[in-house]
Amino acid sequence: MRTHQCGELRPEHIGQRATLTGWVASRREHGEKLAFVDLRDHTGVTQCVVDNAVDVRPEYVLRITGVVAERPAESRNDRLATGGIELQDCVVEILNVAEPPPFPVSERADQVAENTRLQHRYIDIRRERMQRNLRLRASVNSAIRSAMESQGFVEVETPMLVPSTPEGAREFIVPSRQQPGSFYALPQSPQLFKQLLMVAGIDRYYQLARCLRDEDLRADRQYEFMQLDAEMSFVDQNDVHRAIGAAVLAAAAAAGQPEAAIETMTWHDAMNRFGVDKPDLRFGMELVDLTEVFGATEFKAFAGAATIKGINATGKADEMGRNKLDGLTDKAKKIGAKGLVWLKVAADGSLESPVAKFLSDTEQGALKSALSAAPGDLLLIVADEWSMTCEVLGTLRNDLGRPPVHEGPYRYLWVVDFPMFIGVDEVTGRPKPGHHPFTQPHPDDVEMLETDPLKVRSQAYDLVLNGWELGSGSIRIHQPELQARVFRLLGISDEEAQKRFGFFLNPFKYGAPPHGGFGLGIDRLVAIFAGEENIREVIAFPKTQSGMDPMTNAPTPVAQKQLDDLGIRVLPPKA
RNA sequence: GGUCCCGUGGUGAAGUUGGAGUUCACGCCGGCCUGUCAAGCCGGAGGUCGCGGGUUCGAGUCCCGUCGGGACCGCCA
Repeated sequence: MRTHQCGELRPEHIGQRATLTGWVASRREHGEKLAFVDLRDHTGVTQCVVDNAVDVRPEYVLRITGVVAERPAESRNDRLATGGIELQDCVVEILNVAEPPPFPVSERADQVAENTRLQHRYIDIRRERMQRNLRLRASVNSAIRSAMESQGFVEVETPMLVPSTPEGAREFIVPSRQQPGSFYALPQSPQLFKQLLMVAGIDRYYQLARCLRDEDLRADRQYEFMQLDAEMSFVDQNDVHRAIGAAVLAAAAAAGQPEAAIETMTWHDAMNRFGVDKPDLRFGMELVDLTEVFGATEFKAFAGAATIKGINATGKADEMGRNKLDGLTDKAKKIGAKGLVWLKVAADGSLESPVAKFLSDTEQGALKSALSAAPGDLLLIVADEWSMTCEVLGTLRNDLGRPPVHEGPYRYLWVVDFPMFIGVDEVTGRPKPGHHPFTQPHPDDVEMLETDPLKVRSQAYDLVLNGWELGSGSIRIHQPELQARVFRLLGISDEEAQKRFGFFLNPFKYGAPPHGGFGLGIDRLVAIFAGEENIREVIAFPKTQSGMDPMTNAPTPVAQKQLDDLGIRVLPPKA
């Protein structure tokens, strides 16, 4: 139907006959003897000159044949890649008419309510931004596939209808017609299957796997999302990092991103220095320990505190008025801190703060020195337990300093040595697993499992990019005895473990190799590469925050007959 | 489950102290126009101010509820 695409023609084609197909991006009529039609496809736009009246409207689908001609010097368009040429003596064939679109098919629609864009997603995707994002996503997927395969990974598909394992994220469940009253679950991840593939001798497995979790949606979370899911046998965690890192960096290269290295940091360092387990290393504002500075203080809020830390919001003193500072304090308290101390560094270097009078000159001097304070800076200090102090300041640091997603550089980070357990369940008194219960403890800490479980590090790790958690993984437990110990610690009896995970645990009796793996969130990775704050911008047909699709109206009620077949009765809505 | 923000012709916005569905830009329809490129000029049409209730002589505006959208907390082993 066509000889070229709309973004393809250049001065080198001058003199050739060309046939283009596409949509009318705009039409400019000058009486009955001259009209310009900008024809658009996913590759770009070409100006077509028509020497007669032509009744076309925006988004009409056309086939235009003409001769490629150089544009007169004064009418070149440098904003178009094809702006040096135009198609002349055009014959226009209308392949289809179109109603006016509900919003313009251009960058102007960036301002349109997202719901309207989603309702007419097929029009939204015609836009350059969405075309770019979806094609970027395809390139990333493709690069990841070849990177994995060149490292010996085998793509194996795993089922979408799986047994329910109620631990972890809430599952979507699917009723069984042949076994009324029984249900499948949609997989939160192929976790159990991929480990069984290691028992099965696949050695290196990967899959671009769709995962489903029935948890509330966010800018970086959808019910269904795509994961590079991988698992490797006979490896330690550095082997996994190398393999996944190679795939991520190959994806970055395919996305046209500059080369970058992947750093490594322990979980403890991440919390201690940045107050979060997914630090954004693009900016400083690190947490500085001030416990020593205020070791002998008479200021009651600080005296006797386990950990005192501060951050320097450089140059923020002027823009942070009383209202905003109160907002920060509220936020700190909401997280659980007793309070937040703020101090502004005045032009003469003195500290302005409601609490300055409680701090001795020595303390003020040491504080300024520790935080490298200069006039115009805003200093924020929290005194509390170590974890609370870190968490509060980490949150404020992100709020005050985090650059928008499209700003470089790219700072990839492995966060390692996560604690095996995060706190103690208030009800059961049992330690709560930080990752999943199949995670191998750090070999140096296995002895402390029963005696001091909260001190045990695990061989779990996250990959972080610019403050986004791209994914996580671990070296798994492959010895049944150690697995039993961990289950007992979590309060899961052998019998219960057998009941819930029997299909998964029993195979490990038949010669399970040491293994470990990773799951990498493709949507987030592509969003960052695309410079998008929101993963919906890199998903063709995403759901809204309440889990609905404005285009298809899913979810919808179903016919009573369908429910009858499944043995399901729907309760009336709660009053 | 919770906190905050938003909802006004097809689209995006403005709408002051409660005083006539008012305004602006784009789009749409008609006309004019031979070098435009988000063409230009002239004219025109287009509204359940998300929905329901309340206060009031009078509500886009104030109050309550509800629906929808977004950001976040909880949640996401």
